[in-house]
Amino acid sequence: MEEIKRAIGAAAKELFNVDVQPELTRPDEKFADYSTNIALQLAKKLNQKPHDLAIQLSDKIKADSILKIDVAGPGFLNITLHDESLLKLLDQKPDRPLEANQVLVEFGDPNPFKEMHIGHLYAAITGDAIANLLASSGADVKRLSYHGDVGMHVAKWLWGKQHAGGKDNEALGHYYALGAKAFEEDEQAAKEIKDLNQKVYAQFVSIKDLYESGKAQSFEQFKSIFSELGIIYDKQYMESQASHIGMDFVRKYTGKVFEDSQGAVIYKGEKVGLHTRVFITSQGLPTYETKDLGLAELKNKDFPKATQSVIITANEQTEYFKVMLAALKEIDAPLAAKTVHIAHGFLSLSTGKMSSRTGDVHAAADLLSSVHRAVKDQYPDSKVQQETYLAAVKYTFLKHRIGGDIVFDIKESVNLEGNSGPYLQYAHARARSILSKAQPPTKSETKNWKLEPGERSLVRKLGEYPEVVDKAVKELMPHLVANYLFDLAQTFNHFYENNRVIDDPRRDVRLQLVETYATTLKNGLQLLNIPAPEQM
RNA sequence: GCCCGUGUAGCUCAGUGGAUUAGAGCGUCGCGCUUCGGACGCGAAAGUCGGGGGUUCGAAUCCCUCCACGGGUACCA
Repeated sequence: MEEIKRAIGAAAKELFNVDVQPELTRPDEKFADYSTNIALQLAKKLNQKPHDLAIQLSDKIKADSILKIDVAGPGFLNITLHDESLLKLLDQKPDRPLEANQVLVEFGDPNPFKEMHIGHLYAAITGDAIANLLASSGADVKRLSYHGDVGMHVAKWLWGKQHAGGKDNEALGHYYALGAKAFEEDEQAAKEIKDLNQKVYAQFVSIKDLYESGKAQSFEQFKSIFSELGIIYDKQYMESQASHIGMDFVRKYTGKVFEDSQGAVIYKGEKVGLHTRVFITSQGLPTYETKDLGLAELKNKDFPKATQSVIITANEQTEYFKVMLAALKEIDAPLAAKTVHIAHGFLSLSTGKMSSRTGDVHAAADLLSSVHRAVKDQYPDSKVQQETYLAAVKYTFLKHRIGGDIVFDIKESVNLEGNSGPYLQYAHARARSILSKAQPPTKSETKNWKLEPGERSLVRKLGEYPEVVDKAVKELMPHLVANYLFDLAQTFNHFYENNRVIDDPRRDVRLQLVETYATTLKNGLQLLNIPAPEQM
């Protein structure tokens, strides 16, 4: 691919004395292997007809891997490779542009004292996949989580627990919901909750036992869910840690970056086209923004060599993050510059509410168990129900582009026909089954293979893998990998339908293709942290 | 009000400047077929790419405007 780009560049230089950065795209298979619109781009610059330029270029571009170049449409160059060159692409590995870089990825931050909900689940799975992508490109990735163990939600939970009327065996979210409701509807309760919040920050002994038990219970829950998902964090941060550092920051820069207003300390975002936010309340307590400044500094101290810090949250925090980062920029510009905020959309269930025990949110644990049950019902004899259900959940999240709202349909997620995680797992297991039945192929020199049409389609698709991963890494978009794997599986199924493998004269060639296919599928699923069992 | 995001087949979503028919899965209708694991393959119907205007050789993709929905908008996170 680089060879072709160079050849195009050289031809353009020689013919028109211009320097170009040609882009190669993958056109529809029936046109060619690669395509470039370089002639169309040059047309304006050189003030000539694009079609004429394309013809001149097609005669001039020379590279060993190119079989032929066609001029098509208004001036596209469609490039077809020799079979052996196409096969060579199978040996290519994704780039490792982040080799020797340390990258921090913070994601999935559920708050203690509240139920971990499906939004956290989505963020955790997406964040984990992004971390995997970064790691695959050579980075030393640190997975971080951050938890709100202080703040109003804690006070609401404490109040709820104290006013539960003896019912103290409910799920965590129940008490939070009780407190949150009282806060809205009852002025007296609201006042009491605010007082409790003061006590939380000041670590009052009177609430210590209750506080600690709630916190411990929360983290047990998180631990069990993350372990179920196979997500391992390198470090957990608490808001209570970040809060002091943040307060010091804000106090130090009040008058310069921040200003006093109505008893609170604020940042005037209007000066950079944003809006004003409170950093320290009139009660003298830090808000989320101040704690986040503290967190940024904490991370910076722990990982001073990190070249990038990625934070994944729900998009309701998008505007908030802009303001926080604008303030950070005034305090520590380099630190702000390496921070990237990625926002995901809102997650809803096609079936509506599943549980009332948590008030108005969908508990992460409920979704997991619903999908698990659906898999058990559908495949009672399967030995890999655990793997299948994880694939169903994860793939449903990961096949969507990050940013938009998504609707989770449990039935569709476990529907093993169609674009689902289990479909891909089955595709993998089926390929492995063929390989295990056949004697290993006699390895032949791949460059001597002459491909038949069905084989060529499969090889062409397989060769796209490194390009897809490179793009997914560059744009931090795991869905590119997910969608590619589905395409690949479909291409293989089509091939498999029309071409025998075992008991065929072309057995050796085809077995090697099946092997490459199965491995590619497995590697791709691994990037998404989705298991690929050998049998199902 | 202002700021940000979203709007693509009945449903769920890819595609975000490029081409001859705008793609996929599910659903619907039809065909192959019990195979090297059918958790399969093939085909059909189905779309004014939210509306309107503009830029461009070329727009679902860029710009303007309007509409709908979601989020944010000073002491929640």
